[in-house]
Amino acid sequence: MARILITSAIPYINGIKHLGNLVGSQLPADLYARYMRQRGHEVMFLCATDEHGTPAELAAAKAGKPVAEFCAEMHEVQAGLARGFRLSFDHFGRSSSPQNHQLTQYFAGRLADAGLIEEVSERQVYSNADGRFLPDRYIEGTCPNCGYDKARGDQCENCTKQLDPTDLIDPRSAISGSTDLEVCETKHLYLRQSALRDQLDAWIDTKSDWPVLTTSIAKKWLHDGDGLQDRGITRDLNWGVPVRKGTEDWPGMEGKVFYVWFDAPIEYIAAAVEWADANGKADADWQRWWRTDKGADDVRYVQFMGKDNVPFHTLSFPATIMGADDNWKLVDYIKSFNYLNYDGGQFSTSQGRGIFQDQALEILPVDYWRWWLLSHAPESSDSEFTWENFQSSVNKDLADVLGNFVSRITKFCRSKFGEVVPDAPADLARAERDALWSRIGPLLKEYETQMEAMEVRKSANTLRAIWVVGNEYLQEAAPWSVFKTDADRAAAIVATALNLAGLYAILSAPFIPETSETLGRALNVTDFDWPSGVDDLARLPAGHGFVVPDVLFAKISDEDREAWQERFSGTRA
RNA sequence: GGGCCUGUAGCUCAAUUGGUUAGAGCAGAGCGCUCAUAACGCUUUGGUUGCGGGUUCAAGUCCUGCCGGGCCUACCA
Repeated sequence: MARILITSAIPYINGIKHLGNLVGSQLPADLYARYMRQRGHEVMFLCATDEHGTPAELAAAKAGKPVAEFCAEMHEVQAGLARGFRLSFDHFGRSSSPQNHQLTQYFAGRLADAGLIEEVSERQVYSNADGRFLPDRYIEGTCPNCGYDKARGDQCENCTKQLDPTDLIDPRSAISGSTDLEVCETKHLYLRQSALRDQLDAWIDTKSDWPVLTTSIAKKWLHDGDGLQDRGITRDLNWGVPVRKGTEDWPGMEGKVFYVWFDAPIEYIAAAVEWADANGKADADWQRWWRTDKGADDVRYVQFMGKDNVPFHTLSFPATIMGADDNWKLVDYIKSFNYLNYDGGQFSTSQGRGIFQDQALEILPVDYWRWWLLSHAPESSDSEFTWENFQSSVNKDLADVLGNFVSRITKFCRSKFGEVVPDAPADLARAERDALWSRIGPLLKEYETQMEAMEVRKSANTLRAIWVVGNEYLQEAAPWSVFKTDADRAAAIVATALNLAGLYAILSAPFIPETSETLGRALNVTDFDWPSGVDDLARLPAGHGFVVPDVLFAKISDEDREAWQERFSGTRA
């Protein structure tokens, strides 16, 4: 039995996430976690909300709420949606937790002791009307290059020229529109990532099995121009982890907080501490996942994320871990994803474009979404959601192939033998099992290999091929005609096919957990242990009772599809 | 501007990393079946691999030039 630590990129707190966010990290992480648990491995699957930063403060202000209250509410909303999507986190934490405050301050202290923190004085734009320093992006003005009047302080969207906020003509706050801006001197802490460049570079070089998407981004940052740059890890904000050096004050840094990208990955660790605290566990129980000197040396740590998160997970966070030099566990494998597009454009939280998690669950059962999203995961390139594709995939794969197979075998059995697994002579039953396993066995091996390699789309294809075998088998064995002349052999066929349906409940659970439960309940499958051989086609013995389940997947009609297409064509109110 | 990724059948994607005749699913066509959610099974039609050069015994795969799509570019997170 292996021990596997799994984290998903932590979703930002400022609103309800869309399906693109889900498919790029949490959903494939959940697929992997569920599979590994079912294979009998010990899994710790952690996620959290990412709660700090300027956008959280602005979203709270817009909602007319104190930021702590806003975040607490949004955390509950996101936790509810995570349950709705059946994300099987061992703990869903909060980056604003006391545990993360303490750990973040601890890491900063360790880094300072190692000489990896530098104090830098810099000039930043302060908005008197907003009462806050403005990040470059939150300053708008006229581009000195092209004259575009909505250029941002970091870059002009119109002519793509990189800008400095002081370049802008007639600068104003993007938050309030106020032009009452001034440039102030302020002091910040920088993490000297440049000092760790060679160590990071050597470490990345050992990761030849990582996706190109992941390593190429890391290499670019390491080698482009002057190489890896130092990074500011503090901000002038009210909401965040107060800057402290371990448990001590940090002179000169009063009133400042750590930058959200410094504390957010540390929350991966803090989530484990929160898990221990919430479940009455000892420190040793979380440390055995995170401290290589306390039992984590045999842990395999896998991270899931969208491609935009890669630099922070390949460089900044490892720099924090390495720099702290205190036996913390480094990531072993990073699985990164491209983006899911929506009907020819991007999903966009800020523009309300696409389908959001709450809306998705409102219109259809969770497994429709899980199946489509996972079987179309944007692994090799960006992928595209269209309603036509969604409708035909779901109707064909789930309703026609899997749902209909379950329906035909359970109903046929009920009409001829009643709602029990029929009794058949042992030799006939054995022959049916052998014949069927010769087709299932190789596909199962392929499925296992792909799941272990986190080949999400391929795994879905193979699972579908395993479902198809059910229909092929019934067609060839034709128990409805055999029954007329040889009831014993028909019984053997039906018993075998019912067992196959039982296996489907088990094998499909990582992808469609809700339906797997429904199917398992209908067939009275109590043992979800992973199958390994032909004898697993006899787990439901003669006389084992079941009920014919309701239709597992109702089809999506053209009318529904058109209505949703229309409803989700614009932007969210 | 720079870096990286990408372009394969009407659609969504494969192709063991340079190796036989480029494969699946959906959609289309034909046949079969009647247990089943008008479902299922079998057979089958679709490709000058974006375009032009080049390297090689051999190129979807490597090099090069165009054309198109995307991401990142360090103070959004």
